[in-house]
Amino acid sequence: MRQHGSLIGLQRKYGYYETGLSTIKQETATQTRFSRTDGNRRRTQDPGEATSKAADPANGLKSPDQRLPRSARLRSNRDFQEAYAQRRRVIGCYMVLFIRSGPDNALRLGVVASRRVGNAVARARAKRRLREAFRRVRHDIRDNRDVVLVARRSILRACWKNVESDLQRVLQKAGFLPGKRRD
RNA sequence: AGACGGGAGCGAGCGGUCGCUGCGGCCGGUUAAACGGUCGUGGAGGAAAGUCCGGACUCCGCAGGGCAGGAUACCCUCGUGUUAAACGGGGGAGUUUUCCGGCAAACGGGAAGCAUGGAAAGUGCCACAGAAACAAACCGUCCCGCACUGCGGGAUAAGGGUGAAAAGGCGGUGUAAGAGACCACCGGACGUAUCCGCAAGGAGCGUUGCAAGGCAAACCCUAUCCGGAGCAAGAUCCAAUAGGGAACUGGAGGCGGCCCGUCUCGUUUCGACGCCUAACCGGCGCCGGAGCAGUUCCGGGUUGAUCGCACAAGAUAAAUGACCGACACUUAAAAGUGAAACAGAAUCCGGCUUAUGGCUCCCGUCUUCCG
RNA sequence: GCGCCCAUCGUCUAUCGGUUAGGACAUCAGGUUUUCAUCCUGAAAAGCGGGGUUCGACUCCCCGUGGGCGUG
Repeated sequence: MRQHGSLIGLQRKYGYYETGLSTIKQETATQTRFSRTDGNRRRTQDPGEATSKAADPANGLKSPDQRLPRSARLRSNRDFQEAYAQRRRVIGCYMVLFIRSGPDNALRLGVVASRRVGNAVARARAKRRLREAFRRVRHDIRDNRDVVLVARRSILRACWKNVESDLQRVLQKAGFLPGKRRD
């Protein structure tokens, strides 16, 4: 779990400090980072060998599954109504989290943006940001209860890092993520 | 050259990483699918918006006709379009407003606008003001009488005043004063075997002194057209439960008819009852009708699913995204901002309207400079 | 998505094409009261926006804006 978390943090840093990173900060997390870049390069070069990525011994387990296919989404009105009826919710700055637990739990996501958020463009944007933020943290969650995220209006003007940290804080309060994150 | 306004067009580039989704190929998987992997390929707009008009399409209704209700309304031509409905461009006619010329009116010219059939088919309305709003004498002018500067009767629509609108306008003749009463010019109305124009219409000619206004985006009349609802239309599949129909089976019960017995009182009618049994049962007859349980089938179609639904977008709590780089701008730097505005498909198509940063082009107005 | 309705003072509402757009509650000022409430008097306060028809538009017509309702 902790490995995944550090990997996310590194991934963020990786974007920001790309130029000066390669030589200096090698010592601690060298192995994973190296293998990732190596894997990426290899994938772009040779698509045929990318199928063997799962068998790569260095980072096979730690390669984050960031996918969020449609089967991992809440898709029926009944599921949403059950989530609201169970009345377990956590309120964040940019979103409200509802938890739904039932026999068909699969850590599925439902995204809601009401008309109070704005017009159709704003609602679509809010839903995309929530979906994207959840997609990035989904592989860290060991729970399997379903989740409904309701967008608040402030998410439109928020910067992306704040949205991510707000989602993490909300998930910690709900018990989906371990309490203290270290990086 | 700049600013402002209007119109038309374009409406956003490159590379990388992580993701979503449709289709196709291959591989895995499966009875077949679902599903997974990989490769290729596609993935928001000029308005997708508003829902203001239409059409395709679907279901319901439909013997024929009428009423009610609704829509449209000058002419020619071209274009888009499913050659449908509508819409747009150009030209013309008419008309309204405004500007210029004109003493003024008429008229001529320019610009802008017009949902532009009909006002002698009928009804209605035209507030206030004004004497009078479709019928008229308040002031004024003139005449006559009384009378002595006022009253009464009459003539008069030139002038004043009111109003959005008051007998077509200017000039003249004429008159008691006036008046199309009469005349010239202009205008109007009506008619047209003429001329021009495809036509709307215009010109000319003739008649008429011009008894009559406006509103039909008031009712209405004329002509043409319109059945209703809408993809949440509609079609298909269908678990469980309840209810509906049909068939079969089951056990018992019930109903009616006749007969028997008992009861009340001698008989008859009527009525009630049918002891005794673990339970049912007086006897005979009839299942005509109704109902119960079980099984099977049919019908209905709630939850849900699929189709409708897309010949290069095609979802169904609804994909088209997030991050980074290079680059550009601001800043001393750190750092920040960024492909920008309006805004995101939901059956499809055409039109209209509205919103819109930036760039390009065109038109108009104003300012500055030069000639 | 589709279909439909509405818009008038701060709020709720009237209004036959002719007004200074009426009423109630609320607000403000004055009066009454020892004071407050009640009561009395007075004031301020509105036609969703843009066009068109008309002599004249809240009213009639068109286009937009903003609300609301129904429908599986």
